Order: sequence, then C-alpha cells, then structure tokens
Amino acid sequence: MSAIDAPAPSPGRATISDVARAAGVSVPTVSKVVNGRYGVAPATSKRVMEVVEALGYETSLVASSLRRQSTNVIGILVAEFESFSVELLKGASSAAAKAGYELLAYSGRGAGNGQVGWERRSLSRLAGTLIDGAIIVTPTVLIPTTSIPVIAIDPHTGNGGPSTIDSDNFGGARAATQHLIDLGHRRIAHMRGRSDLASAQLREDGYRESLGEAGIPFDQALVLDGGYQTAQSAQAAEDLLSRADRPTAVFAANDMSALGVLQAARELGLRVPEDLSVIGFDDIPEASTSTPPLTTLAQPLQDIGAQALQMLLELLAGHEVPSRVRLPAELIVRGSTGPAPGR
Amino acid sequence: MSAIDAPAPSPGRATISDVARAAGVSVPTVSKVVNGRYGVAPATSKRVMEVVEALGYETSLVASSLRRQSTNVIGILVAEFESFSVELLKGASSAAAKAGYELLAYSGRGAGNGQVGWERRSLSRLAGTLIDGAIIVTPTVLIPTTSIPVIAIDPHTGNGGPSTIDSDNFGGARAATQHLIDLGHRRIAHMRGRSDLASAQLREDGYRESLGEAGIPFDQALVLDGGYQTAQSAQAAEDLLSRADRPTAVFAANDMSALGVLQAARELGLRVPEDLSVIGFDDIPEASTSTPPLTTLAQPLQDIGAQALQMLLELLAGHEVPSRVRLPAELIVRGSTGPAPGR
DNA sequence: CTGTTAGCGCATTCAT
DNA sequence: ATGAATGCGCTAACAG
Repeated sequence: MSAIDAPAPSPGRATISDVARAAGVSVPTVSKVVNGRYGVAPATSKRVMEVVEALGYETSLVASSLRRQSTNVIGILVAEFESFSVELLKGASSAAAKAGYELLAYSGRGAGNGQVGWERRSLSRLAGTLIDGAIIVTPTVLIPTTSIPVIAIDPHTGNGGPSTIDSDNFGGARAATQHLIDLGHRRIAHMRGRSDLASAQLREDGYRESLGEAGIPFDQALVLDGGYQTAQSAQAAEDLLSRADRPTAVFAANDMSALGVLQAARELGLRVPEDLSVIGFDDIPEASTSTPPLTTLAQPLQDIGAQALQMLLELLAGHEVPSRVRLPAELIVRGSTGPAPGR
Repeated sequence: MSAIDAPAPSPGRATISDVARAAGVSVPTVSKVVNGRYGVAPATSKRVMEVVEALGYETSLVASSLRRQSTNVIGILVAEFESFSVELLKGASSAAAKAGYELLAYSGRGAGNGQVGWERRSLSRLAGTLIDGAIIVTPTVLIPTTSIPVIAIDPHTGNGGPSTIDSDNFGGARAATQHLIDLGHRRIAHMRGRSDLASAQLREDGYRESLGEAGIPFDQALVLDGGYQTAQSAQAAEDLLSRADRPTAVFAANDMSALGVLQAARELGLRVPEDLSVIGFDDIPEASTSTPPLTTLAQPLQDIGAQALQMLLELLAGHEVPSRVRLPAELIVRGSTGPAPGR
C-alpha cells in the first residue's frame, strides 16, 4: 500500500525506479549514472552509486536491449548442446572474452527433435533486440536475409545465405585416402557418415576422387554406412572384415566411426595396423588415447568457433568478410595406419 | 514515407505490427492467435497464421518476457564455456528438451577473468525478465536471495544460499584411496587439485582420512600440486617418481592429472600397473581410452546437469527441494591399478 | 545539471 | 469477436 518510503523491496529484483526512489532522483538520472554518461553532478552520482551498491542493482539486459540498438551480446544458436556444438562453443567463448563481448548460447524448444526451421525461429526470437549478431551451428535450412549479422558454421545447405565457415571436408578426405594409397593399400573401404549431412557427402566424394586419381576402380561393396556413430560402425565393420576379400584399410568418415572399426577389428583378432589400417576424421579427444592411437584428419573445432566469432565481429564493425571460409583439415599420423600387408 | 500498404518490410525482422498490418487486423488479435488464446474467429485466425508463416514471424523473447511473468526459458550461468561447464550443459540440455523448456546459457563479460561477483551480476541482468530460473555453475560468492529459483552446481562456498548439487568428493576420494590400500599399497601419493576449489580440498581430505583409518601415517612429501592439469601433473610426477623411495601408487585429484602421471611414468620406464598404480577422478571420456585405461571415480557430470535442471523445475512448480543433493562418485576399476609390487 | 516526455515490441485488461 | 488504451524497465531526445 504505502510504497512511499520503502527503501528496498527485498522480495524481488531491484529495478531502476527502486534505485531512483531510494536516491531521491528521477529514473533517467539513475540511467545516466549507471551508463557513465556525462552531465550528472558528482554528489548526485555518488549517492546514486551507493544506492545501486546497497540494492545490488544491475540493469536488466532485456529492458535495455529493447531500447538500445546494441547490447554487446553475441548469440550462438544450436539445435542442442552436444559434443560437436559444445566444442565450437568453447572456442567462441574464449574469443568473445578476449573481445569483451558477452556470449549467449541458446537452444530453443523442439530444436533437438526433427523440427525443421528451428534456426529461423530461434533467430527471430533473439534477433533485433537481444543480440547484436548470431552464429548458427549446422543450420539445415537456408537462413533468410536478417536484420543482424549472421555466420553459419558447417551448414547443410549450399551457398546463398550468410557467410559460412567449415573445414575442408573434401580435401581432407582426399588426403586421408591418399595417405592410405601412399602406404601401398589398394583395397580401401569407406565407412561413410550420415548421408543427409553435407560433410558426409563431401568426405565420400573426396574418397572416390582420390581413388580415381590413383587408378583404383571404385567398388560399391566397400562403402558401408556407419552413420557417424561408433556402435553402428562397429557392426558394419564386423561384416566387412569377416569377408574373405576384406580390405586392407578403412577410411572412416569420422573418429567415432573409426573407433567402431577398431573395436570390430579387435574382436575379430585383426591387428592394427599390421593387418588393417584405419584412418578417421575430426581428431576428437578420444582419438589420441585409443589403442592404437588413431591416425586422423584434425578438424579444428575450437578454432572454427573462434573464427566464426571473429568474422561476426568484422561484420559488426561494418567490414566485409569472405562468403565462405574453409579451414584446412590436417593429417595427424598416429599408430592406426601402416604399410599394406605384404609390402 | 508511405508505410501505408507495405506488406513486409523485408529489411529487418518482422514485428507483431507488421503481421497485424498485413493481415488487416489489430495487434492484440495477432497476439491472441499466436498464443492460442480463445476469442478469435476461425477465419481470422487462419488468415493471421498464414501471414505469420509468410513473414516468418516469431514473438520476440525480449519483448514478451518484459510483459509476461514466465518465459519458459531456463538460464544456465557460467564463468566461461570450458570442458567442465560444457558437460553439465549437455546434461541440462537433454533434460530441458524433454521438459519442453528452452535453455539459455550465458557467459557475462569479465567472468572468465578473476572478476568476483560475476554470478551475482549475471543473475541480476537476466533474472526477473528473461529467465524463469537459473542454474549457476561453480559460483565463488554467496548468492543472495533472489526473485527467481536458483540451483548452484558445485559451489565453492559453504551452505546458506540456494540449493546446491555436487558429487561426493570426500567419499569418492576415500573410496579411491581405500581401493589402493585394499590392493596392498602403503606408500600412496596424492596429486592434489587447485586448492582454491572446494572439490580439491574435499578430495585431499578424503585421502588423508582414509590413510588415517588404515593406520598409514600421512607424509607431506607425498602430496604434490597438480593444479587439476595434465602438464603440471606430469612435471610434478616426474620428480616424485624419480625418488629412490617413490610411492607404489598415486591418487590423482582428477583424470587430467592422472593422465599426466601416466605420461611421466611412461617416460621413466615404469610399467603401469605393475610398478605403479594410478587412480583418477571424474571419468572424463579420455579416461577409458588411455593406455592403460584409467581406474577412476566416475563423477556423473551430465547427470548433475540434468538433475540440477530437474530440481529447478520442481522449484518452479512450487515444490520443495532438498537444500543439498550429493550424487555418488562411483569407482570404475580399469587397468591402471593393480596389486602393490611384491605381493 | 536535472526532470519530463516518448517509445522500443509485446501482452493484457477493458471497452466496444 | 475485436480494438483502444496501458504498462513492463529502460534509454534517447528534449525541456526546464
């Protein structure tokens, strides 16, 4: 009833008007003090600051972003938080901290399930007010022209939308296959990834291209679906490696798959790399600590996250950025690949 | 100039008034349709929905949260996005998805650096408006009573604030040490963690307690600082294991440290577990794939994240939750521990 | 130097 | 069934 002299409504967050009332000044004056604007008497400023401190007041991100044009917050939109998106997040986080930006990672409702268009809806929900720019992780639909700068990481679609960044899936796959060919392998199998993802398709394309260049005929029977997953790959590999004319090497579309192949080989009593060479893709943490350690193509996920953030900052500064950035995938030779048997 | 019949201002996000104008209805009508309120004619509703679809309109989280009391968004506040917080995030993410909540992970400015009180400021910035409840990851200061429900994960402070959740660091450390004692070890070293973290202190306490129970005198020379990090631990272990009276077992405060000890042992030509037993804590992914695989105390990080979210949902539903939840740390025996030499 | 007025985009009474 | 007015917390422009 009588809010006339209430100093601090302890139930609930203190608002700017609570501060103004307690300090005996108007709301805009508090706003000026808090935002460090000039034109406030030192004595007034001091008094306001004291009240701010006492009440633990902090400007509401929501309210100020509604009124302001810029919020100093970068959004990173993901379908859900899992291993892949989370690595990118780590990289983006350190880059954002260095640049003095705040980071807001968001996973909207239903984005985890098959809901198409989650990226568009999430963007609409946050853009224009809350965040100054957005990084969208593996969007599956085309992102329309938006009011705020956007960078897409590893999109599943073609060009046409915002600037994108990914690693050289095609070139990496070629390098992987070539590495096996250089070791004398001729019967090289491919454990491919989820065919609805562009990266998986590119890796398969690179494999075929490299085979072709070396004059090795493509054999459909040597391509199996591992779905980017360990268990599925292990199962598929078990079949593959039980054949009489089994391959001497396997290029797995990602490390998770490669670990599955390793597992299957172990169960069948095949020695790696003496009897079978295995190469993966991604260089996830588990790759370096498997038995034997996995030869793979390192995809710098944290770097990608950090670069995406850098590109966004360029965009925010009004600079141009390339429409497509591709980071190299680097061959890391460890213990799972060796000369073809009989050489 | 003439916005009189502009159907969709393509530059920029569509707002509710854009939709209203294009559909030929008033703003409140659109609001009702979008929020599924009753009192709108089917024909009108259909027309509005079509425009919404065409314009790709989605309610602004900012604007609606300012007006509404509830947003269906859970906040998870972290100092920065690194391995630890990110594992929690994964767990919270899947739990939030199941419950139909959106997740908003936020890392404020200066939180990565030593800035104290980041959690209080982040909370003030988001609470009351943007998010319905918050999970705060490893807060270092006491969280004051707030307007919204809060759960703290692995706080570095004592009780008194919001409900907390962590794993049984003390009990886990005892179990780890006891495991080594059961194997006949008497000279057991401890590679301790960052001493400013409560978890590190508790793990060291558990180690000492267990030693005491077994009648093994505590030896300060057997406790080294690994800082929870691989490199630092490797260096410290190299010194420790070079001594004439080196220990036969090491309890490392976390897996990263344990991997460092493994590395040092390998370089010194010590066989694990024949010459030296090593046990870690956490059970990070790398633990199961190291050589040899690491015996460790599994700390269910993803579960902790998921449980924190569950508790928050309880709080939001008006139910009581325990002021402190401790998840068990489970002994996972792998290949890095064995009988003490000479037994 | 300070207070008044206006409006960001939306949801909610209350009229009509 | 629909629209006009009001306010959420805050800041930008202006008036005093």
